Formats: sequence, C-alpha cells, structure tokens
Amino acid sequence: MLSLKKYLTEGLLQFTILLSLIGVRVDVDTYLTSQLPPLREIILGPSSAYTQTQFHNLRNTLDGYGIHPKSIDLDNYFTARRLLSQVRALDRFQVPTTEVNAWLVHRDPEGSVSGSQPSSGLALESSSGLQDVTGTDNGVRESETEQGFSEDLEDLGAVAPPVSGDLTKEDIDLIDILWRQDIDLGAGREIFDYSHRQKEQDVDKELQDGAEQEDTWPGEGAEALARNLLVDGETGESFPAQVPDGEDQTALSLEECLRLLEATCPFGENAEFPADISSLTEAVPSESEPPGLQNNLLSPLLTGTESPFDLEQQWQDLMSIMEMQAMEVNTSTSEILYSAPPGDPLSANYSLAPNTPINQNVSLHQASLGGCSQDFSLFSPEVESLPVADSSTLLPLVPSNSTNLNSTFGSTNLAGLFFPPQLNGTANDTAGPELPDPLGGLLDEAMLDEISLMDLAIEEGFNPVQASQLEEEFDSDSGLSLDSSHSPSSLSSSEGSSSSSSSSSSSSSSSASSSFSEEGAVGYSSDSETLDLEEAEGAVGYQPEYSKFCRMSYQDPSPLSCLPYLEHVGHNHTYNMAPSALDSADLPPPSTLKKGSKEKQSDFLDKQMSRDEHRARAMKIPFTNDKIINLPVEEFNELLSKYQLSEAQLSLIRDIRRRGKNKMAAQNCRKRKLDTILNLERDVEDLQRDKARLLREKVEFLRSLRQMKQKVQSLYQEVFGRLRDENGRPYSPSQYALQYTGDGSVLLIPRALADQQARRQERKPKDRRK
DNA sequence: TAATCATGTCATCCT
DNA sequence: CGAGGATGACATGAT
Repeated sequence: MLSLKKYLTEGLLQFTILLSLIGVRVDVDTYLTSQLPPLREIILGPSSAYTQTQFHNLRNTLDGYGIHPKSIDLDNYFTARRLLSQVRALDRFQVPTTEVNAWLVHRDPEGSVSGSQPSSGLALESSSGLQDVTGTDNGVRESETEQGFSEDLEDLGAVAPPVSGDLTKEDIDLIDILWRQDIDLGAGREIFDYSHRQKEQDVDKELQDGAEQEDTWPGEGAEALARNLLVDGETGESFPAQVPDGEDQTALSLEECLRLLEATCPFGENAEFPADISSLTEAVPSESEPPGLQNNLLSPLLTGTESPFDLEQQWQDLMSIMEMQAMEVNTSTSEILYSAPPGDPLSANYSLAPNTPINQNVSLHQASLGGCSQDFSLFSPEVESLPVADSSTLLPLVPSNSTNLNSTFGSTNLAGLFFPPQLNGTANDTAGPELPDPLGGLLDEAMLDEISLMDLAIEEGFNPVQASQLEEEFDSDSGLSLDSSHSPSSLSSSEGSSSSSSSSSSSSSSSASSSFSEEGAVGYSSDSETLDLEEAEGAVGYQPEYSKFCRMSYQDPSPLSCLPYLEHVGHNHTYNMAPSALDSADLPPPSTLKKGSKEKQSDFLDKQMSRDEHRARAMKIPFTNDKIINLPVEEFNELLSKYQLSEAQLSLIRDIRRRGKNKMAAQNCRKRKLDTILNLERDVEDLQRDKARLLREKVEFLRSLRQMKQKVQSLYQEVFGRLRDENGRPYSPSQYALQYTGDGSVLLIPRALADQQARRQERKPKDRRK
C-alpha cells in the first residue's frame, strides 16, 4: 500500500509533466527550450539563478555534502568555473556535433541558398531529403540523421549522459586547484564530484551553446525565413530556399517522372487496357519511358497530389517544430515561425502555378527539420485555400483544434492522399482536366487505418496509448517507455535513495550519540539551567530558535563543517540531529577556558541548542536528546524506566522523540521529493527522445508512402493515357476515370460515377473518426 | 522591506 | 492501540 501510494503520488507528478510534455500544446518543450525558469529548473536542472536549489539537489542526491549552499564560496566557485570555461572556450573549436554534420551535409555542389543556412536540423533533414528518391541509402542516411539528432539533444543538455570525455585532464586539474582553494573554506570534495561538475558544466555549456546558437539558430530565424523565400537563383521562381536544396535529387526524379508521364500518353492506336492492375504494373515498369504523353493529363493528377503532399508537409512542419523545440530552439523562433506572415509565403506559393508542381513536390520532400517557416509557404493552393489560421494553428498541436485538425488531417489518410482534390471537397480551381480517383481501391483498408491512426496519434498530442499502439504496428524495437512501468522504476530508485539516506542518517546520529551522549546531559552550567527552566515553565510556546553552531547535515561527517568560525561564512541551516554530541565534541575541555570565556561559551552553547534541547535541559532530562530520538523503542523504554521521571518530563521526552523522528522524516521526505523531481527530469528527457524518434519514424513512413503514391500516379497516367476508345482516340480524363475494384481488376468508368464513389469513400474514414 | 529559501514543527493519515 | 513513517501546511529565521 505504501508503494502504491508512492506510486500514485509520483505518478501524478509524472502525469502532470507528461501531460504538459505530450499533450496540451506540447508546452514543456517550449518551457524547456525557452528560458522560462521554473519548469526549466525542474526539468533541466537549476540555473545559476537557482544555485541554492541546485546545490541542495546535489547535496541531497549526489552526496555533494561539504559546501554550504548559501556559502559565498559557491558563487565564487561557479563564477570561477564559468569564467574558466569561457576562457577555455576561446581557444577551442567548440562546434556541436550536429553542427558539423550540418556543414558536411550542406556541402551543396550547387551552393544552393540553403547551403548558407545555419540550421542544423534543417540541414540534416535536407540531407535525408536529398537521398529521398534514391532510396537506396535512405536507411543509412536516416540513421545519420537520427544520430545527429540525438547528439543534438545531448549537446543541448536535454540529455545528460555522463560523458567523461567532456572533461579534459586540464579541466580536472584546474577544478582540482579550485577545489583546493575552496576546501579551506569548508567545501568538501564531493562538491566537485564529477556529477556536480558535469551539471555545472552543463550550465557553462549552455552559456556557450546559447552564444553559439544565438548566432545560428533563433536570432536568424526570421532572416532565414526571409532568405528562404527569396528568388531562386536557378529558376527565378520565388519559393523557399529549401526547394532548390532538395531539387538535386527529388526534382530530378520527378522530372524523370514527368518525362515518363509525358511519354506514356501516346495518341496512338491499339490501346489495350490491361484488365489487371498487376499486369499493368508489370507491363509498365515505373521508370520505363513509353513515348509521348498528353500534357493536360498531367496537371489534374499532379495537382491532385498536391493536397496530400501538403498535408504530409504539414506533418513534416510539425516534425520540424517538435524537433526544433527539442533542439532547444527558444520560443522566439517558434513564434517567428508560427507567426510567419502569411502574405509572403502565400504569395510566394501562389506564384507557383499549379502547373509547376514539381517544385512544390520537391520542396515537400525536403520540408522536414527546421524549416517550418519555409514549409508554410509550400502549402499548395488547395491546402492554402483553407484559412491560413487553420494550417498554422495546426502546428502547436492544440487538441481543442480538433475540427480544424480533422479537416486537414483527415485528408491525410490515403483516401485523401489518392483522391484528386476536387473529390476531397477542397476547392481546386486551378486544376486542369479532372481525373477521377484512380486509386481508391489500390490500398487496402488496413493501411488506411494505420495512417489515420498515426495521424490521430500525433494530432491528439501523442496519446501514449495510441503512440504505443502505433509503435507496435510500425516499430517493434521501440524504446518507448510511456507506460506505467516507468513509474515503479523511479519509485524504486527514490525508495532506495530514501532508505539509504535514512539509514545513513540514523547511523551517523547514532554513532555520534554513542560517543558523546553522556556529556551532553551533564555538561551544562547550573545557572543557565535554572534560567532556562524558568523560561520553559513560564512560556509554553517555543523559545526563539537559536542559530545553530555547526552545519551538521545529517549525513555530513566532515569535521570542517563543525568549525564554529565558519558560521559566519555561510548561513547554517543545520539538521541538529545530534546537537549535544556536537557541542561536546567541538568544545575545548572546560579546564582550558578562563571563566569569562566559559560563560561566553555556555551562552554560545545555549544558542546552538535546539528548542527541544533547551526544554530538555529546563526539565532536567537526564539523557541526551539524541538518545531520546534515536534509541530503539525497547532501549528507549528501558532508559525511561531507569529514571524516576515526572509526567511532564515524560511528556516532554515523548515530544522530543516525536519531533526528532518527524524532523528526520521531513528531511527524508524532502529529499525524496527532490529525487522524484530529478527522476522526472530524466523521464522527460527520455520521453522527449522517444517522441522525437517517433516523429522521425512518422516522417519516414510518410515519405515512403509518398513515393508509393507517386508510383501509382504515374502508373495511372500511363495506363489511362494508353487507353483508346473504339475510334482510336484517347479518353478524356475529364469524362472518364479508372477505378480499381476489390478483386484487382480495373474499370474505366464515367467520371461522374467515379466522383460519387470517391466521395462516399472519403466520408468513411471521417465517420469512423467520430 | 518584501520575497524567497531552508528547516522545523504540527496535524493527519497510514502501516 | 501506540509507534513511527509520510506528507501537506504552516512557522520561523536567514538571506
């Protein structure tokens, strides 16, 4: 039951963070990436502004006991570290791995516009986009991307694996020197323990990275946007810079495709219509080039593909945003992207006539990482005919936006993908001669379901269930740990740490008690005793709590920490677990003191004592508070039975014991809380990684789907173009359409009929969704 | 001086 | 039933 309760509590916390992470507005990302302190502190660890907290975290979790959190040394230390790192950064080539990758990838032979883009994510995606149609090394490329991505995450501190390589020997040496300077002031070496150092380093790193990225990422977002929308050097068309970037490969293949299509529609005779689609496929290998093709056949099909393409692209935009967020692009960038003036992209886009679909398609291939703003401009007229707000509000993944999402995402499923836009209910004024949906029956329902599931999963903020379902369907080797199995782990870890802490605390206290217990009870001067007695009897309320003598962290064995002169060095919130022990331990033998100093000393001692100690003294309790608190029940009762104690004394003793126990419990409780938060931090990082990976996978799926779709389209055109009526004339695409039946046969049916059926099929998945 | 933090304490629930 | 652990809430002192 205890663990269940724990689990629930922790689970609630996790759930909360989870919600904010994956659900509503995906805001944790922005919290993480922006410089908003609170959540960021919790998740990524405290910044220097929260040094105190950070220190306590370390103190509690990393055994960083030894320097007081409020000590000035700490600031010195951090400042020194930071300056040191900055100085060192001057002579070091500190380029994040991803950055390097980006540059490598960006060695564009054409020196295209995007080559100057600093966005690593964009570059990476572009790289995979470059390989898009070749497809052969896609896997390799993708893995590169993934690697780069995760590295990126790590670089940005979202992940903090102990990379010992981060610290060079000179680093350690320098830190060592610093430590030696600090240890005199009471700083324990644990402070400079690696984990701590790494945390600190992360802070430094963040500073440096922040400086670097200011150059590259967020600040230039708008500029990049502007640049990306500039006129393309090659074609003179105005479209996003990504377009020429990807043109190398995809455009090429699409041009091939175009040629193929143009070639496949001869006006010749003897058009034999293959009865079977498979035979059709065999008869016309996708890359073969039958000569001659009617041009007007192209546009309906190609424009028909634009809408789905653009929907995919929206997904990729989504991707980009997610990943950019994950890459700790700060919110300002996102805002820039979100609020990208619709006018320019739109006009730029509309400058793309529908009869230049290649560029659009090509750009769509590339629209993945980073380039969200550009991507907006890539929406085809069909999609952009929707209110602009729809497409932009789509991006933050607001669940309440479901209607818009449905209207846009709904057509992302295959039915939408393969239906010409006019059948989708989206206006398509620019489309040329219309062709009916040729491919409605080509892909089976199951696939439709999968795709819509994917859409749904991400659309609704990555519902874990759906996401895992999605995972099961698409990726068996998932590392996703969204389910509750994670909580027990963190639970157990916190449990373990708490138990360890409690055990160590009790052990340290008890050891103290064993050595010093008796002295504490006897060593008080009588006058102060009577005084205290009066006070105690007069006032039931607490006396003011005296400041403590030493910082005695309940786990801190460091003798340095008990030096009285250190008290004014830093504020001292001691866990006075064994105050009497401390008192007696640190006091010089009374014989060595003069009488005046002895008085002072006892005054001083008084001030070091906790309220309970004062009360105990006042009530003449014959044994130490430490014993009262830490003795096992049996021994405690034995002890009580040895003395004749008044009811008041007994009651006080019980109170002391209760309070002492509760004090430790509170300490443990707080420590547990911190542990929980740290664990959650790690969990969030993991989930972010998982999320990014899933999104990458989705993009991959969509990419391959798009390729399939292209193939099918070209095949359709080829087949349709070869059809001849009894007079040997080609069928008009505006009047006839091919339709695939369930049994694999292909029918030539009148356009109107095809439209009807297409609409019916289109409604199905939408209904299912409701 | 107000805000914030760390810590102690109490009340309460639970085992 | 009492001891004691856990934890939320509040108090207090320090910064």
